[in-house]
Amino acid sequence: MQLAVDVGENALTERQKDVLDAALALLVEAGDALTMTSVARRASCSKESLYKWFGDRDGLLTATVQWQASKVRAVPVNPEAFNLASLTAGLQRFASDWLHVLSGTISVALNRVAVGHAGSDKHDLGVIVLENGPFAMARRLKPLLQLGRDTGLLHFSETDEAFRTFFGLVVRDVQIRLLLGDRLELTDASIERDSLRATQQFLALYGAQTEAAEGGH
Amino acid sequence: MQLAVDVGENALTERQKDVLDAALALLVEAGDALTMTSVARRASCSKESLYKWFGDRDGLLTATVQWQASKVRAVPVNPEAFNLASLTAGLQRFASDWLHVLSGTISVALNRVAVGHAGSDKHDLGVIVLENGPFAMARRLKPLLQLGRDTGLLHFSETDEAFRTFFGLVVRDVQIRLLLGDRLELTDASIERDSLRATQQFLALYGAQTEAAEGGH
DNA sequence: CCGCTGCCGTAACGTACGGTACGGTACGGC
DNA sequence: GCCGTACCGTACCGTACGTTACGGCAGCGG
Repeated sequence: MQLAVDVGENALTERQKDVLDAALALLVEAGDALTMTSVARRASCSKESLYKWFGDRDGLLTATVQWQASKVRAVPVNPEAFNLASLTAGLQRFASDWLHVLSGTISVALNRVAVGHAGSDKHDLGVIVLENGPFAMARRLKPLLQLGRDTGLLHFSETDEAFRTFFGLVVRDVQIRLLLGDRLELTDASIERDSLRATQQFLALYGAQTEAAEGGH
Repeated sequence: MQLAVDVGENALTERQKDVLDAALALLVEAGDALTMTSVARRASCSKESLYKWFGDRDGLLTATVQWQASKVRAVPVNPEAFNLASLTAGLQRFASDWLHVLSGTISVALNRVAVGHAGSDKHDLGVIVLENGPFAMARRLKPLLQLGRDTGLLHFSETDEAFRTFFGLVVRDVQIRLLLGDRLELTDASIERDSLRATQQFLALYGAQTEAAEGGH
């Protein structure tokens, strides 16, 4: 036993984390065609160790997905001085972060394998990605939305409905097109622009006193 | 040779269409775990015929996806008397149709295999699904949007931006959650409700004379 | 120095499945 | 009746890959 991080129930040694990083890289390169042999070779470890640590191929994939998920936590957004400007900034920053993650090669690769395995799996990868993707996004965004409502800046009855509308305005067809292999280059500039547009559209729909121009320009 | 339908370059006999329907059913049941043997058994045909007709496994999958795509064409929406009511009805009907298709087991299954194969394929399934999914939706919806703009009912500069916003408002997180295996029951009633909400939100953002709270323009 | 543990590297096994070959049958043309 | 065509069913082949087994080495406590 060496230094280990606490990931829920799991504890990973540094060596194991290196192996999972290698698996991640291979997942990005080869997708679900990743083989145990290729992981062992890339990580310079024996297959015996892979099976000892992760049980089987499914366990390795599950651990890999969870390992990646454990990297992207945090980013709390709760300033004390709360007004329309900070709400707007928070929403836009959130949208920008999300689009950056979504369009990253790792996210695309993990979502692909999870979608491919969904429905006929024991360690359902889909549930894990769901939990660390859309659901995590909802958990992180909802406090901001509710704060906006409590301070009278936003109007909605169901927080979940408001969140899902924001999700739609931000993600639109980007994710499904990326997953289906569409070449869709998202530059930092276009992401900033889309985040701003989505935020203003959201405020036009749910904001209390929006004198801003509705509609993208 | 028997009766054949014209599907682009392809011509399928009735027998072959039956085989592809069997493949579709198996794709829904087993996903990408579908085997050539299982298709042959389900369709009561020989593997030899499968390979003769479709070349290889990839060819069979491609033909299956295209066969399904060829079924869901049509549904033109161009009434002559065009006003806000017919625009609203057209948008809502469009949203409702799309949500019904998206949430169907066949759509989910096909999108799953296409996503799984995207990026590392020769007959890229992803492109085909993309072409018959989001892109087909755009081609069908854009004339309606442009008609709305030409008649002064809608305001936007880029048709594509307007379409993608509508897409986001309609689909939201539904598709990705379904693909990832989330149990998400969409009843006819909830689809109608969501279609109406999405349409009204879209009109609030892009409609010309929204007497709603925001007083832009 | 000895034995134990943990691990690497590789060889070996079993199996599932893509792809092919072949025998048997129905049918339509001559 | 005879042939060619199209097809079914099944047996077969080759291979890729998940999984297991084993030999060797390095570090470490005694």
